[in-house]
Amino acid sequence: MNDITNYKNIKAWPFVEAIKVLKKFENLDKKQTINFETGYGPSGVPHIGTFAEVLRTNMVRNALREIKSLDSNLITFSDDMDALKKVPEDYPYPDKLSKYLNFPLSSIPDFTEKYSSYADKNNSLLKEFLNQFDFNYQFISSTEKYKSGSFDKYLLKILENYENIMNIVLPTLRKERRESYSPFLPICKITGKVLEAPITVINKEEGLIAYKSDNKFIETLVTGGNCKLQWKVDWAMRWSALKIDYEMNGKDLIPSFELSKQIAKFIYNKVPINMSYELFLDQNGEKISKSKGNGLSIDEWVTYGTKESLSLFMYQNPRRAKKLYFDCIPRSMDEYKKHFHNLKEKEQDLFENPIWHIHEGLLPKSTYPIEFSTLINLVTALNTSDKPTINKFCLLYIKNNLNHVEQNYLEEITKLAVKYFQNFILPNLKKRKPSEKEKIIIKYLIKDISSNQEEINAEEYQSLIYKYGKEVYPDNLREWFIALYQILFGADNGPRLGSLFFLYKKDKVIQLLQESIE
RNA sequence: GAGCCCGUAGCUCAGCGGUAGAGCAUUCGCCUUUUAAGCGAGGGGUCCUGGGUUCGAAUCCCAGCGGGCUCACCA
Repeated sequence: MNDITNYKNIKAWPFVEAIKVLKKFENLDKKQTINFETGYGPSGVPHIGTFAEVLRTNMVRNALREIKSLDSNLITFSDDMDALKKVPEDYPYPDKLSKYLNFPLSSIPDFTEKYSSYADKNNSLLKEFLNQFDFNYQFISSTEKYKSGSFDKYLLKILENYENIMNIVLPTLRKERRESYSPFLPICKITGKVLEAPITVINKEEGLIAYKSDNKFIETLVTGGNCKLQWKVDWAMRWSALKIDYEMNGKDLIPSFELSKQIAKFIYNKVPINMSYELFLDQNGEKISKSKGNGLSIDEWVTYGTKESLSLFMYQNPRRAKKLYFDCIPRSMDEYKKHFHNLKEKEQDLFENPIWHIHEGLLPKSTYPIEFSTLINLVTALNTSDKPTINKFCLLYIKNNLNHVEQNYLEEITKLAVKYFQNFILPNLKKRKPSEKEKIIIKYLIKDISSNQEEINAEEYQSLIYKYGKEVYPDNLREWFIALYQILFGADNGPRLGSLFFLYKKDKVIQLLQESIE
């Protein structure tokens, strides 16, 4: 255990967490697997918060692996037997889905007919996201566990301690809810719905209870998937059943964690090491939620930023409330590059550098050769989605030859910058029509350019523009250039036109000018 | 009511025991036959307040003052 001491001064939170785990298992010398759990409710498409939880939990796992060679396991538990409470606002078939309210998510059909159930669809989406990031995880379906009988032993234990558990939970509930509360939610044998109804214990040893439906008492087993647990009890049960050693949760679940901890005392008393993180807020400091459409989704982030930049954002200060909105993306992209640079400068900070955590210790040799915000400025100034043009300007700017890997990185982030430009800059640009006078001048310009047999160089282009500009704006050439930017791009400024035209080459320049006067 | 977080440059934030930082904004200079997306330099801060610990506190502890979020239905 001496090896912990080498790591205990590391301030990076994944190491601090990993050391919490190791301290707890200090006295166990036998070989053992450390289980990390993350929970997911597949009532809708995966939320960026769910994703953050998996990512961060995985970072703790990496840090642990670095300190000590132990087997570990990252469990992604999907609570897919949970009842559908309401139809998500963005769901494409609300009428069809609304017929399945209170059914277990895993027993609702998928109306897109691509998946075996509603839950399976959302589970698959989650797995897709996680696979994109190459996580190594074990997906567990709640429904499968309940139905296979894996949870039976624990369900019987809960029934055995039924009164004890009721005594813990009831004082935390309001009067009305106390009447209907039960740790066991029977799956109705007639309707198939998850019932929130009081139960009567019939036989603890056999696992028999009874619930009331249509004024009749119906007996059922708590085992074999005939009942599901109410979620706080469910959570506590999982800790024992899946031997969970570590789990983090949002701060909204702190009271629930405390309660589940109490409940766990009556289910083999397994309680994981826990960390709570702050929730993400939108630009105005409000909680992000899908129904409001504020904040960002995973898809939106990876449209405009790299996966690494998203990981970096998630890594930073999980205990601090962070605003998650659009501007975070370019900022995070630039920060990634900065941290990468720091890593190469001072190696002793390896474990405190986010890059180590983002890449699970397998450090890349290089990264993109230009700051993302600079690239966006460049694309905005160039006013084009044409990647070869952007690439050429980047090379002019970088003043260095790029190796093959850097060139690939540049192409990757150029795609992102172009998307950003097309969706946020371009729609706000309005090209204006040239005045009659300007039209005539542009025609002269076209004629002059096309009369050249050979390609024209940047300086010659600049001179041509200058020459004709003097005819319309003899006193203030600046206005001529502004006019050209407005007519050609819909902006008040841009790159040096001579250089741009040279990169575009004659045919494209003529086409551009021609279009502006039509 | 309880819990969690925040208060550092005009704005957004990083730093979290050892000379107060970044980006944007601002000011000035340079380059370019226009503008700059460029380069360089500068200005700007009782690090919310008051105690304590320490040789030393923006940083740790306590108390207060502001601001925000979450929970007390469901998950």
